[in-house]
Amino acid sequence: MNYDREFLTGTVGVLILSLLSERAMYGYEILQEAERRSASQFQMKEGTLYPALHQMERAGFLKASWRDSDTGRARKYYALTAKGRRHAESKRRQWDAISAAMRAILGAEHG
Amino acid sequence: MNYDREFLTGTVGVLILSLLSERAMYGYEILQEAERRSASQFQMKEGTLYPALHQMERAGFLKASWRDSDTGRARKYYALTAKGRRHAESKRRQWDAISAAMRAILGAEHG
DNA sequence: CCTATTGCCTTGCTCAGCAAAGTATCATAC
DNA sequence: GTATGATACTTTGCTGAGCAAGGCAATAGG
Repeated sequence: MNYDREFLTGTVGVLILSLLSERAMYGYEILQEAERRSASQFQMKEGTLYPALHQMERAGFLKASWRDSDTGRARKYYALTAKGRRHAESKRRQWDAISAAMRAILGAEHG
Repeated sequence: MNYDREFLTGTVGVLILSLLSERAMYGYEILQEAERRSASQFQMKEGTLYPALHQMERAGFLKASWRDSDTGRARKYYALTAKGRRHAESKRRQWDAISAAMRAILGAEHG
């Protein structure tokens, strides 16, 4: 199923922050992990992810560090800062509330 | 709780279509109904709703008709067309899938 | 009479996400 | 030896959703 892209607005942020709450990851890994866990429903675009990471780093939510992988290629890992962790929790709570409110409104017809 | 507006992108469409799936409503009524059902979590703005209604009407999803209320003030009622009904179901399915995918990705940490 | 509420509408802005492209390394196959 | 595809990061320019902030008009109530 293809989503209208509009649905994704906002979700990208929570998604990144939530994944990084578990462990530090590099960009490409985030793309794959999101796709894997959602059974390919989400296919975040690079032009969406990388600028978002940079912006969150500028905002002080993330700290980046280069590490070499075993294959020799360099990877840029992103880890949550303390500030970022608080922000992640806040965003997560917002998402939960939003989807609960949506259920309350839509639920009347279906289930 | 205040939401970052970004979260609302896309939800507005499903919301309107879903409410109108139940019965024809006028703009102001949609605003109030959404706020009421979500326990004031959603406060859709007029500058968001009305242009959205017009756009959906142009797209052939809605049919508008003026009716006088008992107070004498005219109200513009919007009803789904057949095309709009199909569109509403599609959007609704998309939203369900999106929130399921989000649960799959986010659920790992919380519940 | 004045203010709040109902009820509709519009213009101009911001900013998220995308498309599309570029750079570079490595593995595999031919 | 070289083409192809995956890995991995980045940028520029565009579109379009939602908002802020206003305006218009009728009614109700103090």
